[in-house]
Amino acid sequence: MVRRLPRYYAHVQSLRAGGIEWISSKSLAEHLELTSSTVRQDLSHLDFSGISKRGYSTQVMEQTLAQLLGADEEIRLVIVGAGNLGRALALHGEFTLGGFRICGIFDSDPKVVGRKVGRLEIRAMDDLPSVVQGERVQIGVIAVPAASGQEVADRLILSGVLGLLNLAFTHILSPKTVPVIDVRILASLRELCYAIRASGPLRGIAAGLRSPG
Amino acid sequence: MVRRLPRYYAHVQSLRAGGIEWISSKSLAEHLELTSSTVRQDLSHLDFSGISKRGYSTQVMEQTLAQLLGADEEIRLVIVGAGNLGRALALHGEFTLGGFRICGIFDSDPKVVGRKVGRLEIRAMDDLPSVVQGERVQIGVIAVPAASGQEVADRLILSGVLGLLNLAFTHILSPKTVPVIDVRILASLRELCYAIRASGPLRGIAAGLRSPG
DNA sequence: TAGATTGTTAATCGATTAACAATC
DNA sequence: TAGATTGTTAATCGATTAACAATC
Repeated sequence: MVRRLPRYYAHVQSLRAGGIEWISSKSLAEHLELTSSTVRQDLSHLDFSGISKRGYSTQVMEQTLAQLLGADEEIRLVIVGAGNLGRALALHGEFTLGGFRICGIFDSDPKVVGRKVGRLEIRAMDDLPSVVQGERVQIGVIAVPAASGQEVADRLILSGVLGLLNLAFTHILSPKTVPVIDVRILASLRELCYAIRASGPLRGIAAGLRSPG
Repeated sequence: MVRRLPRYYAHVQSLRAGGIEWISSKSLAEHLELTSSTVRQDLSHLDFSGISKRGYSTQVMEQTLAQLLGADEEIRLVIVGAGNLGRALALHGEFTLGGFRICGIFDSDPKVVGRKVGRLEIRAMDDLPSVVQGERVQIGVIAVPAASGQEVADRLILSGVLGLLNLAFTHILSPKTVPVIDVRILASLRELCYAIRASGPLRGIAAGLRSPG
C-alpha cells in the first residue's frame, strides 16, 4: 500500500495542475491500473474523507499526501558517488522541483574531489559526518559501485542519516531503525528480460510484424 | 518471487567470484534478508535441484538464473532521452558488464541531436524505428520528463521493442503484450520519507546521538 | 427523489512461513 | 551412522477484491 502512495500523489498533483477539483476512486483506479476497491481501501486509511457522489477533493488529497510523504517541507539529502549516476542525480531538475535539496556530493577518489557538479563541489568522504550533522541531512543516496555499497551505507548511517536510497547494484543491510529503499535499475532490467521471455520468446522476432500470433 | 530472482543471481555471481561452490538456503536467506523457507520455495520452481546436506551448486544456480534472466546472451536496448539520467545510463559501465548493449540514444531536441555520449551519437526520434528493427532491439529505456513519458512509450512500442524500462517520473500504460518495469527513483525517495516519519520523526534530530530512544 | 460513490465488512486470493519426511 | 539440508505440504498471514449498506 505504501508503494502506491507516491503514485496517488503524483497523479493528484497533475490533476490539480489541470484544474480538476474532484476525482472518483473509479477514475483514479483506471489511470493507475488498480481496482476502485483498492483505491478506496488505501485512501480510507488516510486522514481525510471522500464525499459520496463527488469523490475525493484533489486539493485535500494532495495536501494530505504531501504531508505524509514529506513533500510539504524541504528534504535534505547527500549523494555518495560522483560517477555518472551520482552526477546525473545531482543535476536532475525534477528533484529540486519535488522539494528535495541536495546538500552535498561525495566521492572517495581524490582525483575527482574538488571538481564541480553544477553548483556543488565534490567533497571527500571525511567531510560526510560534518555535512550530515551540520545541515541535518535526512537521506543518504548511495550511487557507488556494488562492491563499496555496504561500506558507504555504514558510513552514511554512522554520519547520522535517517534513511538510505540505494542505487548501487547490491543489497544493503542496515539496522531496523534506518530504512533502506532499493532503486533496482539493473535488477529491473533483468526482471524485464524475464517478463519478455515469459510473455513469449518468439513474438516480435520479425520486428514490425505485430499481430499474426 | 520474480522480483527476487535478480537478487539471487547477483548474490550467487559474487559467491562464484569468491570461489564458493556450494550455498545453503539458510545462508542465502541471511544475506538477502529472507527466510530459508522462501528461498527453498523459490528455487524449487527453477529447473535445477539442490542436494541434501550440501545445498545448491553455485555454478548450476548461476547458470540456471542467467538463462532465465537473459544474462546468457547480449540484450540490446535503446535509451530515449539524452538528459542527465539518459546520458548517465549510456555511460554506466555496469550495464555493459551485465551483458547489455546500448544500441542508441535518442532525443527530441534538435539542439542535442548529433552530440556525442561516449561512443554513441545522439539521434533524432525519427531514427528510432529503423534502429530498433535493424538491430532487433528488445528493450526501450524511457529517460524523459514525466510529461512526455507516455508518448515516448507509445513510439517505442510502435517501433517494435518487446519491453520498457521506465525511468520517467510517471506511470506508463502499455498493452499487456509489452511489459513495463518502473524504476521508481522519485517515488522511492517519497516512500523513504514516509518510512522515516513512520519509524519515529523525532529520532535522530540531534544527529549523532544514536541510542537514548 | 434517484443514482452515483463512498467506507467498510467479509470473502478470496496469493504469498510467506512453519514443519517435517526424505535423503545425502 | 547421525545430522544437516532439501523439497513439499499444510498453515498462516496479509493484501486484494467483491459486495453492499450508508449517504450525499
